[in-house]
Amino acid sequence: MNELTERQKLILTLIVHEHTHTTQPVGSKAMVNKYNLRMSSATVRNEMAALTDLGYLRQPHTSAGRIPTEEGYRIFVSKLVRRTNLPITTRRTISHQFYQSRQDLEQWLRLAASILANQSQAASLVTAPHSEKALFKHLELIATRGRQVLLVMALVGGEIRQQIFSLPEPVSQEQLSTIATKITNLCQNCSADQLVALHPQLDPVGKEILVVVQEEMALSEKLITGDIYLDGMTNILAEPEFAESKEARQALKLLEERSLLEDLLTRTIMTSTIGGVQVLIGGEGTWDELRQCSIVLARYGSPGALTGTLGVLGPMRMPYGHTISTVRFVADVLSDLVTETLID
Amino acid sequence: MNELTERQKLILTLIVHEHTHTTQPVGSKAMVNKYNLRMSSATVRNEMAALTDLGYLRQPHTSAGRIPTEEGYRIFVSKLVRRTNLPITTRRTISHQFYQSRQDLEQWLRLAASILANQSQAASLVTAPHSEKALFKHLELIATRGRQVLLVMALVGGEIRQQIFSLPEPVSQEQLSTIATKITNLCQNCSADQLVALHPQLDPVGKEILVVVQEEMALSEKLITGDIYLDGMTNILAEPEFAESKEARQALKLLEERSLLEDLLTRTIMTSTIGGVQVLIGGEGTWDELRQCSIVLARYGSPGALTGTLGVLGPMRMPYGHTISTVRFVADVLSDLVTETLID
DNA sequence: TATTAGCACTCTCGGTGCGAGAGTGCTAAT
DNA sequence: ATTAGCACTCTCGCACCGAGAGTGCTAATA
Repeated sequence: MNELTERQKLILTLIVHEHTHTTQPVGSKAMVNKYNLRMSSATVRNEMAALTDLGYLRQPHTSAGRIPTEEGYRIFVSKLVRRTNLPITTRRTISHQFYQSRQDLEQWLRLAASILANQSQAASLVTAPHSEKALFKHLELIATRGRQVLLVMALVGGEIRQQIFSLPEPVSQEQLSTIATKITNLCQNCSADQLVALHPQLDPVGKEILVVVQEEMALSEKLITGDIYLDGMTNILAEPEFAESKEARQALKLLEERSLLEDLLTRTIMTSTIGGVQVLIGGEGTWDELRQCSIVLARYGSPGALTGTLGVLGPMRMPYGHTISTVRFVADVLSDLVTETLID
Repeated sequence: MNELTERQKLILTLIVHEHTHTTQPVGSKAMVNKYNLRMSSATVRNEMAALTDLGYLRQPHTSAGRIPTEEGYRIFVSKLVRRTNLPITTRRTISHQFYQSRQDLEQWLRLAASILANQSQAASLVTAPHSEKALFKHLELIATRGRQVLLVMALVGGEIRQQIFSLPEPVSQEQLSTIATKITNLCQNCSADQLVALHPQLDPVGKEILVVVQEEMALSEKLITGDIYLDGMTNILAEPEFAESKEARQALKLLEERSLLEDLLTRTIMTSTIGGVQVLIGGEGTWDELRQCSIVLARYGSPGALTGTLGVLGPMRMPYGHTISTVRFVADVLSDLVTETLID
């Protein structure tokens, strides 16, 4: 695999580069001209043939130029792409947008999705961050009409969960407040399992409520709990490979169907660490909808406390260098913001 | 305008019906055959010519069949479409899905979007309901790291707002709780403006907090505050008029860009009442992105308390009867649910 | 007077044929 | 090991043609 000669690497790199720009298969002669290569087109042709045999290039049809295969892109991303940094002015613009916006997680996530989409001219997604382990912090109960109670709970890390439920019979706001305070004091930093041990110390109403608390905490431990912010879906409709919307449909379905998306994120992102960027090329044999697409993902947040996932979905023919730096940078900025406003 | 003869109405109706099914221009002869009309194709041709002069039909090119114009659809929707009811089994299936799901507003809204999308095979949107006038109900303050405070506030109606902010100096949880209780008692059912009058009764920290409360209440009065749930965007990519994704892009951009969407909803929905269904055909001259689309919208919720908007966006060639009934029905179900769990 | 049969005309659509252009693979020369 | 040269292949755009579907108009009909 790694037995590519320097010249082969150069040619593969150039083909990837050229093809991402032109969308067209790239031919030997045109390439020699455009990049002033110090070899003849015949030489390039020979190398191309070799790279084709290795499975890194292919021809849409006999006597057309070459385009990279999935494998080709994969080796390009893993070995050949230069780790570019975003230009300082771009970085500043992005940071600026975050810091001048209201201090509000939702805004930030929306903004992150929007920036990713615009910078990469592709579709983007950002999941709300949440803690892998739900730890209780604060409970509030608000009486409403009749037996209905509005439960608002804060978890360590700052996640807020709310739920409406009914008690067997009406309870006054005072009583509710007392119970809430008691549970708040009793359960500080408890995980969902630890709550069970506290049942005996509570009256019947308290027990009832504790069950709801437990349910909510359990729910919050699912990998993707909260909202998912999407943006830039129309960007990928602009790409020529998706000119016929049939193709685009598949890709967008993945973003639209939450279950598919959750599956994708769960399976891929677990292996990744904060700061690392993962690139999925062409569905990796698993996701048929992505046969023509690539995904660039990163985790962000405060490891151990609040973490989320963000990334970009675009055509396989994608400026990987730029996209990867963008995703990394936005993840870093968002990590800082989340960490700064972390609640413990 | 209303001078259409019965026969003209019949023909217009049939053309709309046929065209929504076949996507093709419909010709006189084919129509006579298919519907066993008791007149000759020549007669139909004459009537078609008349309807074309009136602006209700047009030909894609000379010597092609006719298709309805925007005006044609408009008159069809306002005068000719039969108010069909959803079949009882469908209605039951839909209700069932709502009532068996967890009692959780977010789930309901997501479900509503999903049902609308599937039933109409088009794109759907549902905005979270909120009160036109924000009235204070309950405040909770939770101390976090350093000077940061997590503010959780409930409004009358059950809307929850949260915000993190910093106080000039650290304040203990006890103090915060005291302040929260005080403000909660003091401000019951107050609107944002009324809060100003209460400033004198509070200590400096309390004032600081009251300002944040006010800000949040003001924010919550914007027409579209919360989330917008979208679904079925891939459905419209399946429609033949959007086979070339360039067309689809415009329509989807409207859904993706929140500002456009808010503008659209603000301008159209204000005039509508709960239970009424509004139909926007072909952008109505105002929204260029919608030239090929129609939108069916309804308000839902509990008038005066919590209200939201839901609807469907699809190609202009749309089964209006079915779509309108679906939108109406889902709006009704959701209204019931919201009203039942209303908090006051 | 309203309807209809008949006819000439128009326009799209699918299929076919052709030439230009771009690219390849192979062989022989450097 | 590289390259020049050449024969070959395949796509793409364009023009052309005939079938099919539909129209508008006129004259005949009930």
